[in-house]
Amino acid sequence: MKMKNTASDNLKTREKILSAAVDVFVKHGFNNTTIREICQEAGVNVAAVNYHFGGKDNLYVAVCKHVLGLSGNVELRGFDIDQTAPPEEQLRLFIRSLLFAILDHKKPSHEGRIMAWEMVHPTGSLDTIIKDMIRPRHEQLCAIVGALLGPGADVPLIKSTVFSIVGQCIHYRHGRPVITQLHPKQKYDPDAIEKLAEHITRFSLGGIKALAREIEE
Amino acid sequence: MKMKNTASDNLKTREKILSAAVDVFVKHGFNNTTIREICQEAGVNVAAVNYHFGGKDNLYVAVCKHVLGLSGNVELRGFDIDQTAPPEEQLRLFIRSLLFAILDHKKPSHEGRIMAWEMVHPTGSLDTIIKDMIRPRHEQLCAIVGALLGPGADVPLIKSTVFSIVGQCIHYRHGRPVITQLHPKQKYDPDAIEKLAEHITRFSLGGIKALAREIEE
Amino acid sequence: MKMKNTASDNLKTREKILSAAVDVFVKHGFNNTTIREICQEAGVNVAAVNYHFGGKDNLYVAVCKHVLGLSGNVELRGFDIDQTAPPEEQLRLFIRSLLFAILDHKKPSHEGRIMAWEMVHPTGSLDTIIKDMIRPRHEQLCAIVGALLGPGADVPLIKSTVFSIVGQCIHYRHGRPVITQLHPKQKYDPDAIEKLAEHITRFSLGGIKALAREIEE
Amino acid sequence: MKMKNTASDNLKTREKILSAAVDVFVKHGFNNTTIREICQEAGVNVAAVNYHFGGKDNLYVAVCKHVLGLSGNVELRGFDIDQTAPPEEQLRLFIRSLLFAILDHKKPSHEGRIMAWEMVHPTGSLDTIIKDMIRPRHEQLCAIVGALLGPGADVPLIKSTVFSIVGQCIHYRHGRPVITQLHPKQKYDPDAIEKLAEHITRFSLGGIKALAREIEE
DNA sequence: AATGAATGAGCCTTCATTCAT
DNA sequence: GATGAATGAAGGCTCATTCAT
Repeated sequence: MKMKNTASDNLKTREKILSAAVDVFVKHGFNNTTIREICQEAGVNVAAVNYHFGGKDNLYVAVCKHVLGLSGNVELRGFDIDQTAPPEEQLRLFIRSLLFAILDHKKPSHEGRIMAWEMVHPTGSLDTIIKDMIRPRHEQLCAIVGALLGPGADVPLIKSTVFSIVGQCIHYRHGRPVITQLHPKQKYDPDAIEKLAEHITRFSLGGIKALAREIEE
Repeated sequence: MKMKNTASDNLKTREKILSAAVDVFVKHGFNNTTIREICQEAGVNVAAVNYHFGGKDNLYVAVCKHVLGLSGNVELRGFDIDQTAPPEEQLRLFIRSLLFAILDHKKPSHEGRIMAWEMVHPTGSLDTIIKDMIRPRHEQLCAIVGALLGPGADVPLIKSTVFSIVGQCIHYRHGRPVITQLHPKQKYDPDAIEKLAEHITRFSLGGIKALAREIEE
Repeated sequence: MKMKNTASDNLKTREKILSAAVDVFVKHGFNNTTIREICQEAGVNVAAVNYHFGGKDNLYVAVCKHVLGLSGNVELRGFDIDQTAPPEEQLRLFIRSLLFAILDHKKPSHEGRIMAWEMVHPTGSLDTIIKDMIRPRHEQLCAIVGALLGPGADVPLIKSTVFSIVGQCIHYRHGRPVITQLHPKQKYDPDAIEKLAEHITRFSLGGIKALAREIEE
Repeated sequence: MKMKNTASDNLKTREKILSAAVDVFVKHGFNNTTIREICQEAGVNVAAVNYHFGGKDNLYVAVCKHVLGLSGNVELRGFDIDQTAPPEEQLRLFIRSLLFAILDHKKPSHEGRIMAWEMVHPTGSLDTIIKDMIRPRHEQLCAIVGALLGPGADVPLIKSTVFSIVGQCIHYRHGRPVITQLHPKQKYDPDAIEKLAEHITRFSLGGIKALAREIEE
């Protein structure tokens, strides 16, 4: 009565769930996601999630790992930035990369979205994962900012400055509903993101330079 | 069997609910809050919420209004800043006020927390309230930034700059769990907040000045 | 702070509830009526019902008594029909009276509606009331039918015939939603009811005559 | 702790619910039925109703369809009456069939009961079902009555007459509690129903003949 | 006499999970 | 490996009633 699943179906139930789960978790966050919606989108039975992943919590962990590329394959050592470029240019590239990662120019980068959710309601059991994802980029930016601030800058100052830069970027994701109200013309297409990146870069370079001058004095 | 209600109990069921609701909503957000938890914390019957507020949704609205001080009394025209001060000083005061409002120096100011929740999953029915709370401060900061950037600055530039400033501040609330991982020494007591405010102010003034110079050229 | 109720308000809270209760019970039946709706329509507090009547059940009993005129005053010996008229005419008048009572020519006669509700889901504690209301009319119609059928008719035959007549009438209340679907042109204004009465009378007289002939043979 | 389900249990949860639902809905009507009572009687979990039927409303629809035999199979073109018989005989058979359908000779035919409930508080979403069930029989009776009244009868007259006939029958269901009070000896076993059918047939034929005579004149 | 406030029981529904095949 | 069926625990809400004034 029931056809034997083909290899492409059979071996991929797990992947189908994972793929659907990424979409749904990214869209609704952990708490507001139901296992049923995921399974429906994946076209599989509700019980499959528990069978393959052992529950909603574990599925979420798997989704995070998957999305962060920690599923086994890629290296995730921060953005791909030419380290021989001058630090100003590196900062520009970092900001640009972060914004694009976070703001969905087309479809991809669920990464930023999951990150955003985790920031607001951390699932707790995921601290390590979060750290693994974010810390490399944090260190990367610390290096760039350190170079720009000069040797007189101590670690707390560097970190505060890094947070200032990251905060500007992240705000366009977290605060999007509010920004939409306050500045309806703000777009998020690739061109608009480029302009955003340029603005944040200029603003941040100005800020960094000012801090650097204060250190010297 | 039932004790005569004391004055502090009496007439205050509504307030007890409201107070408990603030705590719980702030802690868990709207979706993950149960009216049962609220009522248990308030020591009242579950049905009391519906009696006094007409349902979970309305209770949330009431909590927002309460927390925003829109419950009828106070003026909400932005932070209380001396408008005769030089704009640099006004900026410093604004940032300081925003950080304190957002970061809980002692107990109070659930305001920022609710704001944060709303930003991440807006309840929709509250757009107006959110706007009423945020817009005045937004306008206030726009004026300050406008003065600092000079007459050559157009509105989009001003707004982008405002978002850069606000983003830095807000990040310390939204990104707190992450920041705690990356910079464990970061504290949030009044002194630490003062230092944070000082840093963000310097950074931002540097950024603004850089932008202003670019305009002139 | 609160004005002293005027006599017309004061002495009439009970009546206001009763009046509102009649409307609401008639509209929704016992089970689907809420005490709140009644009190809202009456403009009184919910607790008033329990105070004045001791609960929903008792209020319903009171409503029935009120509606049936058993509240102390009127005589309820069946419809007001000229007993000197020929039985054919008496039958015509009875049917006409019943239809008007049951079908709301303008506003009044909640009586029929309550009767209808009771027939479908009897509240149990009200058997006697129902009987008191219905039996007199039943006896009245039995007499008329007995006269028409002639002395050869036994009681069961008379009763069956009475039920046949009453059933035709009642159907226009109970079956109204269905009738509306099957015969959308059917109206219920006084003229239409007159015609209905005429039809049922003719039909029933025909039926009775046929039965009478069978008895004779 | 949990017994292996027997074949009669297994695969039949849906049927058990349906069966219990028929009983309970028939007994209490839609509004006063709780899915808890149904599930308790069926010996299943409350959630099973939602799983199998998707909610109370849909369960009710399913019950109606089930009870009306519309569950997919049978033809429902009215009662099974020999159309070659003389119309008087057809009328007799129709009335007999309707009474048996409505009055439960032994257990079955919840049909009439559900119909009765629908007439008094229609669930609205069921208009079509109601129509599908009732209309065919209505048309069937219209044809019979039309033949008896002769070619001079217009549609409104036919329908009124049909309602007169149906009303007599239905009264024995709707008005049963009242009838029981007024005529305690009335029984509802098959024999009694046969006699009832005979009486209503004679009465109605008498009525129809009278109407037919009036048309001719 | 009358009321606003408060209560506890109960209802329908949803959800993550487990069971039996 | 995979699934349809079934479960129990909440969750938000409504209601008739009672409490204290």
